[in-house]
Amino acid sequence: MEPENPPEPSQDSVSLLKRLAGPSSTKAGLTHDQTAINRIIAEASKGSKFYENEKRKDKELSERIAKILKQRDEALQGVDIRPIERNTDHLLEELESQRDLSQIVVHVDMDAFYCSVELLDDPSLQGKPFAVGGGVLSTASYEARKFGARSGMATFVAKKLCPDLILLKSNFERYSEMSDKVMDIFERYDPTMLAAGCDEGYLNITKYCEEHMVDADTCVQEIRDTVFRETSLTVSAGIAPNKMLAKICSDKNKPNGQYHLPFDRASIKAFMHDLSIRKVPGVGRVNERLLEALGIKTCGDIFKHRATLQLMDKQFGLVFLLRTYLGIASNVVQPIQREEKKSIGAESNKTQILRKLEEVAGELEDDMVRGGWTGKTVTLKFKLDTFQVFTRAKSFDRWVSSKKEDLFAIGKELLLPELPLTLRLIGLRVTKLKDLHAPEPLGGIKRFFEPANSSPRKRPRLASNTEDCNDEEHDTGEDHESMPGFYEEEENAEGRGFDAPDNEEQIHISHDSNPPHHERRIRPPVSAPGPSRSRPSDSPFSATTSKPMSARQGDRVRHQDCPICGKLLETDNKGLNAHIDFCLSRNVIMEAQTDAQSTPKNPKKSKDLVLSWPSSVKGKRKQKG
Amino acid sequence: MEPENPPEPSQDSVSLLKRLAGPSSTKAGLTHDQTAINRIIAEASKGSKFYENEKRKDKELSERIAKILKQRDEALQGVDIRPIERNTDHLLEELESQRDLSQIVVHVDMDAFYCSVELLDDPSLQGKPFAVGGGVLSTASYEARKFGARSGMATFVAKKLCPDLILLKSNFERYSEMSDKVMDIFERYDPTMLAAGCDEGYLNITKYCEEHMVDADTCVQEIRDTVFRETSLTVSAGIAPNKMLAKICSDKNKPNGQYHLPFDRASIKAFMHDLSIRKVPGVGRVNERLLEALGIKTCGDIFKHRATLQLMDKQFGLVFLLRTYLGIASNVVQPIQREEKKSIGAESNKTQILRKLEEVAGELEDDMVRGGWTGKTVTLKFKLDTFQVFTRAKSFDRWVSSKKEDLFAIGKELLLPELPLTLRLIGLRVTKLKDLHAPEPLGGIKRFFEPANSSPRKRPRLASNTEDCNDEEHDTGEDHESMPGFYEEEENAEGRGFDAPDNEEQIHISHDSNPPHHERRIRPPVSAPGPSRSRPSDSPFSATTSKPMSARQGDRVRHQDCPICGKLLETDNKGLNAHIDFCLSRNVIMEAQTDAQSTPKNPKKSKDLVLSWPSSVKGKRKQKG
DNA sequence: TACCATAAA
DNA sequence: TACTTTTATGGTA
DNA sequence: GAGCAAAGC
DNA sequence: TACTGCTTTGCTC
Ligand SMILES: Nc1ncnc2c1ncn2[C@H]1C[C@H](O)[C@@H](COP(=O)(O)OP(=O)(O)OP(=O)(O)O)O1
Ligand SMILES: Nc1ncnc2c1ncn2[C@H]1C[C@H](O)[C@@H](COP(=O)(O)OP(=O)(O)OP(=O)(O)O)O1
Ligand SMILES: [Mg+2]
Ligand SMILES: [Mg+2]
Ligand SMILES: [Mg+2]
Ligand SMILES: [Mg+2]
Repeated sequence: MEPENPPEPSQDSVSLLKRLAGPSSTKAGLTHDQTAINRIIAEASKGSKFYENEKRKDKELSERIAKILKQRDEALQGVDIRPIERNTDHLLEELESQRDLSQIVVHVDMDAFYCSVELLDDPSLQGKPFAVGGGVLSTASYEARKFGARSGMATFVAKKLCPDLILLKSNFERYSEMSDKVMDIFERYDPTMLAAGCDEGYLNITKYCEEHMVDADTCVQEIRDTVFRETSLTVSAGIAPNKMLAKICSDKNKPNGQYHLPFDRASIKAFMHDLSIRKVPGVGRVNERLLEALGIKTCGDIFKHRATLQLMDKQFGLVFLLRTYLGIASNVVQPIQREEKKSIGAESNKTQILRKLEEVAGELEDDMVRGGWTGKTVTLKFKLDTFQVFTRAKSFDRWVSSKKEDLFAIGKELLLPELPLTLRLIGLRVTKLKDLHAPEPLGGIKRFFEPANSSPRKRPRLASNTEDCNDEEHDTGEDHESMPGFYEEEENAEGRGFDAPDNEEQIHISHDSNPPHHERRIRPPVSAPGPSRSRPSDSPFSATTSKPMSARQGDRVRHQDCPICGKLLETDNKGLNAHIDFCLSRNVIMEAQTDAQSTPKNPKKSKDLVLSWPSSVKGKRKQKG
Repeated sequence: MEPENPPEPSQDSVSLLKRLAGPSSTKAGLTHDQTAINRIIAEASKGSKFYENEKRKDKELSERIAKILKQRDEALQGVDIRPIERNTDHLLEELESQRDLSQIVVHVDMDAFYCSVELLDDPSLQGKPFAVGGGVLSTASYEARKFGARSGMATFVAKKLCPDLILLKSNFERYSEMSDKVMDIFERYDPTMLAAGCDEGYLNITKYCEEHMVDADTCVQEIRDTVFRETSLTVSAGIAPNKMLAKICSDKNKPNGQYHLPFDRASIKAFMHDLSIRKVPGVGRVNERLLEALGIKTCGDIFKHRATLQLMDKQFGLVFLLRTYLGIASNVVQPIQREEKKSIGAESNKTQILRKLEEVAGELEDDMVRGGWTGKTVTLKFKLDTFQVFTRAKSFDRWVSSKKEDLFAIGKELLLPELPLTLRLIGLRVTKLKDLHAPEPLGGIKRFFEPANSSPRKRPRLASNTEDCNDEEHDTGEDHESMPGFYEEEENAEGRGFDAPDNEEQIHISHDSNPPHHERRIRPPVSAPGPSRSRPSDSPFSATTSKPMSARQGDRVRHQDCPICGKLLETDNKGLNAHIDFCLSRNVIMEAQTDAQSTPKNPKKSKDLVLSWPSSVKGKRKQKG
């Protein structure tokens, strides 16, 4: 802990050291001072291809930062910052005016989930440092975390940090089973809960508390007690007025604790003031570094640099950051709206390319058939021995069949022109999905034989790091009798009954060159991203495959208020973001502010008047004529 | 001419006076001092609903300007303008470096076209003030223009200005005929000419001049001589290195003259310096006023206010204006790329609503059948007695039939919920067109009986202002035997042969309220906009209908260079504009400049390397590894 | 649409 | 010796 | 996709 | 007494 290793300071830059620590270096249960651990991690990796790749990425990021700083200096050149800050302050006022403290949102998250489940099955692990995973840890017990072991860390590195670490193989069926149990309990307290991952979810307990005459703390304690009583698993929870805060709070007293953020403006601002920006969902390690370069480490720093952020809105997403500074975010808690899974895929490492490609095609077939999915585009993903990742995709105007041979053929088509390559991973993914299990629109008479598993619940998979542990239950490929290479078209069905003769594959494969960097601006994740699960229609675990879990993101709402002008937008997030740009560019802030004075709240109206009448005509005439 | 009308200055603001003068107040042949004329025009209109509407629009525009000025002042508040100007200057250098003086572009435009054709048929009109039109003038002879009469002016106003004005009804067949003749002549000098309107076009005569060993002036003189010899019509021309300049120049020596702008940077800059911004194609009366409010009246003023424009890029389209300042624009001359007409419609004034709606449905049927078009969306347009214009549209997933009854029914459906209304005009338009004459993709065996007129040439219509002159040749509606309400689907044909049962019209009619103002930024018109015609596949005149002409816009190219970073973009204008925003936002200007020093020209490359190989993989590995 | 980067469990 | 898997989103060409 | 503003002939 | 008809584009929701 003292500065006594000056001879070999291993030359690594601070940023690289941090980068090598991995993306989950902010997990609960870790030691406060990570510098010693980080040095060991770096030492262990040094010289490997992985290390070189991280170095490259670090360099690229540093260059990107340099560019941004140059741009900032350019923009600030001789500019009087005061009026800009005043402008931002107006915007802050407007945002503040939309704070909603009326809903009690809870984020619940199981403690060291996989490990805790393993502990149930082998109580002798109690108190020992252990972890679940293969070559890489899925998660680690809190004892192991004390040594620095954590999700995503290479096992051999973890062993260096913690020589006594016990490594367990994963049992996804068990995790899935327990996940279901826990989710069912959560659901009792909020039937519209949002399952945001295999081991976590958001609950709006406002109604429950009212109806049962209990306060939030009691209610949450009861939830956690119930979970423990019925499953012997511990869960932590955060209580706050919105999802972002609740999620941050659930981490605060981990493990097996809960934290209730006071529901008033002052407490929230105080809470945010010293909170690391990295804790905010949506800010990962890249954006953490970008913001740090501007001098922003805590959420409180956002305010200090608001002028810079205003000028650099394109890069940094001003509105998101200001709302974060205020501790304002979505408090909508509802299950996934659009019943659409977006993609399904399979990957495999240690590849001998074509052999492995065929394998993943097989796995993908299993998952597609089992889940009842088909899709329109197939994406090949491959990671070079240098750890660089690439994708190659092909879209069809038909639903691709889930037959292993067809998937393999498509994959090959995508892969062959790239050869020769030395790969360390290869994967296939199908997107533009269609749910074959969904109640078909009563189209043709259609298959009486469902592909398999006619359960109405879709059962996506868990993310596994089982690295070649061939425990798939020997697919005795039998019953499914799909079409040659494609399913039949079911949408836009109309017109001729025979095959159109213009079928020469108007299909395009493109080869974009790697664009430099894209300086995305930071945007709030629609909900907590990551392998999430949605309720009640879905379970995140594959029922049969020994593979980990799939993702589903929340807040897929149809309409939301613009945080700036307050207007009710009927659009998705993309549209909302475009609209926010528009508002900002028009400086609607100013107007909104004056508006806000005359009409303190609830800027929506007129919609009723608009309904069945030429709104414009009537409105204009009445107002002006 | 002296200031001697102080008693009744008619209280109109200057802007309103100018607005009442109409959009074509900058035409050639008009007196220099228009103030007296403008006063008469205003006098004549005063008190009418038209006048009130113009006043309203003027007020709205004034408010919009006030807002923008406020925004400008906000943005300039205490800002040091110098670094911004330096930045803009870099951008100007980059833009300048892309100037291309190698192509000789000519814009040819018939003089007082409709009038000149009338003159052929009635030589007694020679030297007299006359015009073509109905209640509104389509165009006026140069004699009439001396009095202030011009396109778009109400006839009764023109009569006030010029009591002896002779008014002629339009003869579109004649104009069409002469248009074809003239275009054929133009085509001899550039087979890839771009017909940009019924009486004008762009020619690239570089090749012709080389091959025939003539200079541009001689060549253009020859063109004009030929036109006059073969048609007795006079044509004016502009010779310049790009389309924008050529178009401006063709107006310079109108009528019956030509102007050759010297092909060097200095001359061009001098030419631009005092040129009214209003002469620039794409800048109409609204943007003229907006720019004027910033102090920009001439193209030279753009430079003076470049810092402001940089800050207000969103409103004003910095790049377009800077290029304009430099006199740089597209020099691509080629006929329309995508063989797609975009819409077809019919309107009629003095409406008794449903009666008239039925009439326009009939006219539309004629035009659709004659032209061989069908489409997917139908738009109803109506103008209130207050001159406010509204549209109501409905889209289908099938091709709408062109039968009068069907069009009428759709129109009624759109109109009825709006009633009661007092209208002064009603119209129907079909968009998302499909060309029934085009060689069908050999789909089903399909109709042997083409709807009518199996000519391979599409013959859209001219814009008429014939206001109820019932000279339609009594539609003896006979032969076409189309489907109930729709044509059969021909695209995406696949799947079941019987009608899908889920056919409950998933069609949406929406009622947006009138959004306030949209502050579009100024952008270059892809070519000269307006009722244009494309060659060689199309004639702009309806062969049979006594109606005026249809439009087609040019420069619909597949790929173009980004004027900032120089990259070759494979995208349409929309994409290009988005990319320009991106470039600007990233301040690529700076880099581009340094780039330009190392690679003076031709920034495109690498594309060849990218082709069949994982560009990214290879490239990165070679460069970095 | 294709491809990449970022984020998350 | 050795550094995951799965899903989602947003931005650009 | 729907609606509107702007531009041009 | 009385102020066009037609087409395209770009932008927002
Ligand atoms: N990077 C990863 N790769 C694979 N699986 C992961 C990864 N991160 C998390 N998981 C799996 C294993 C975890 O037990 C489970 C839940 O994740 P998470 O809630 O973030 O951590 P945790 O539940 O293990 O510990 P904590 O107590 O911090 O919540 O998801
Ligand atoms: N506003 C309008 N409404 C209807 N038709 C128009 C309108 N403007 C122009 N036209 C028709 C009539 C014109 O003769 C023809 C060509 O337009 P244009 O070239 O702009 O003017 P022009 O040829 O009549 O005179 P000029 O000598 O100025 O070119 O298009
Ligand atoms: Mg957890
Ligand atoms: Mg979790
Ligand atoms: Mg003309
Ligand atoms: Mg013309």
